[in-house]
Amino acid sequence: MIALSYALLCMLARKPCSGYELTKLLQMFWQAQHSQIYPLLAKLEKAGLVTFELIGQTGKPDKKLYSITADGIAKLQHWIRTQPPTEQLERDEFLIKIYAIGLMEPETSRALFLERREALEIRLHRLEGEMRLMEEEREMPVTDYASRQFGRYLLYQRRMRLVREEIDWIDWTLPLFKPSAALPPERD
Amino acid sequence: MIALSYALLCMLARKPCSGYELTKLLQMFWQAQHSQIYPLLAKLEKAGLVTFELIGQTGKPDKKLYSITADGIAKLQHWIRTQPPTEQLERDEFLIKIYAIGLMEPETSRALFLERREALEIRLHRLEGEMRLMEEEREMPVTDYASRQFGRYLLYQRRMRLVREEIDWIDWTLPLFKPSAALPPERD
DNA sequence: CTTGTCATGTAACACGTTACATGATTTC
DNA sequence: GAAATCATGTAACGTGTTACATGACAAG
Repeated sequence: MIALSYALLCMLARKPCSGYELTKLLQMFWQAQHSQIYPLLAKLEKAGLVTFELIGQTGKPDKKLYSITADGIAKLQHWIRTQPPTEQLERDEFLIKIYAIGLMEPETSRALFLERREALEIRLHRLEGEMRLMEEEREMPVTDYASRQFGRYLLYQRRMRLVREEIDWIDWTLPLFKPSAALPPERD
Repeated sequence: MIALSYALLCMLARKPCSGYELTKLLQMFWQAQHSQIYPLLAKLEKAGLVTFELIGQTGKPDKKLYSITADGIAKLQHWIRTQPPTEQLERDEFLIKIYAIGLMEPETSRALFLERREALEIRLHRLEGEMRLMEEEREMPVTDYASRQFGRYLLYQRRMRLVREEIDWIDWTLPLFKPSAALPPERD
């Protein structure tokens, strides 16, 4: 039972999903490829933590709709309660580039940041759209602890805040790239 | 040449380091174990991108002080200029727990968030301390593009902002865990 | 006297990515 | 007609982690 197993269980705790759907939904907070997810779902099924129903479709391939079992929920709750906090892992190649930003000409640096900013802006709009959808399909306010969307809502909030924070950081850095600040010939 | 290679090169572009030191410094933005770093440094050395000098020490084991070569700098600059933006990877088990937070009693959830908040508070203080050190060992303002610390400064700023942002997010969520909001017996 | 730091390295294993494989339907 | 979407799966490979190995010195 690796962390990804619990990620799958907690998605299924909200609603039944196919492996394909899980792969897409998971991108938001635990990136994994379908080649990792399909075998894991089969394993969880053998362990009795999820079940699936084969759904025949026309025009599209058939799919397996996975649901979490009572055992699965119990296992997930136990993990949430007992799993000690682990270090969060972040690997962002952009940060590598930033560390060495002094090696580049100010104009190159500026372009790098602006490119990043545009990508973030796009992601923010997409998130805002998904947030609106979430609020429309609600049966009660998503801010309500009892709502089935509550956890998902907190996560989307966090995602949006993270993106906004990075945009703010970029806007804070940009004035530091003055065209006047040329690369000095010797910096030691 | 994987991303970690460039991470090592950009650390060495700031100053010569031992593998041991690199392992510690890298924790800030690209987690890797020494068992991955030592063999990679040997590989970079064979490729002529870094060189090392053996430093004999008394009371401590000898160390290899690695420095970046002109070829290494060129390779790094080329990578920064041409490497297309890649998706950033984040894996945080806490986020999995949050997604399924509705399965837990409000008091358990509250405790989980408060525990996280404390850990963040500690990290923030540590970061502030390191930031102060950075500003003391400066030969010119760290906010200056020409400063050798400039990239590192931007990164530390980002780290601190990220931690503060998460603390703010937690403070925003906490009032939503009203003790009155009990787990409903049936939620679909 | 046990734990932590400094310091480097290798071996075994687990995890994760890329590529291979298939195929109907819709959109550009 | 090419590319994207839906949908599942396996094989090969590469990356990354844990564990093994060593050893002096300092601090609690």
